[in-house]
Amino acid sequence: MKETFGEYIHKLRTEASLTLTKLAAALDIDQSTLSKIENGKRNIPEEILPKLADIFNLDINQLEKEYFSEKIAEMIYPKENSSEFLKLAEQKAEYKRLTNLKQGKIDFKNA
Amino acid sequence: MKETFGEYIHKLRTEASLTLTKLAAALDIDQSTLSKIENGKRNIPEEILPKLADIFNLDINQLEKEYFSEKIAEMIYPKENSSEFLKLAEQKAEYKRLTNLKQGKIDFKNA
DNA sequence: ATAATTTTTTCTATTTTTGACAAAATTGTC
DNA sequence: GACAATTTTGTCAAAAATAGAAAAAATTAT
Repeated sequence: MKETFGEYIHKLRTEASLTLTKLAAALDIDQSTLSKIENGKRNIPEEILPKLADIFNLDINQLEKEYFSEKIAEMIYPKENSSEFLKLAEQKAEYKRLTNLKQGKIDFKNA
Repeated sequence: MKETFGEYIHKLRTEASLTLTKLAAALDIDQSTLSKIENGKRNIPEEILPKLADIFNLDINQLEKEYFSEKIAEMIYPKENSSEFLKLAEQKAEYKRLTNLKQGKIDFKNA
């Protein structure tokens, strides 16, 4: 059972015995914002990912995977047949990849 | 190979021999907006889905599937290992579903 | 070339999101 | 219970993103 991204951060923070104030300072955001992030009430700015990876010694790619899959989950979780959405999404992604390759305007550096 | 949602609308429109102006009027949006939608340069307002279903006699559920999977595809298509993102997303969606966590209702005490 | 259609540009208005602060609530300790 | 530390919530203005409309530019068809 996968937790949400906010819960993940919460776990990391508490296991490291950090207060919201301290971690927020390290991430350069307000502590109230961090609280809202952990509780899923605020968008997570992508810029904090590398800082999180640095502070907690995490694989940045894994973090990004958690981050984006969270956004997708947010979109599909109210749908009954979500796996159908995902299957179709994968086909469409493949299509976009191919058509954009033809036009030579894609960048896999951050993939 | 699945087309984009914009291309799908374009196909529907041209097969019905409708101009941008006419269809846009029926959808109650500007024709320049419809042009951008067909060309993937503008977000697609969810409100047009029922109108599209009505005009072209389509299954609204299928339309919604196309609509949301398009949004997901937009997010993941630059990622190389997109299927991993989707697998994780499905787990997270399941988690959200089970714990019934709507935005702003996370309670770690009971988590 | 002209006309019709489509695409792009530009501008303004509206909505949404953000960051910061302070107040309220919760938690833990004595 | 009282107290301090931590966390959560609410508010509000500023910033950013998005929408809508009109018109110019480009494309397509006759």
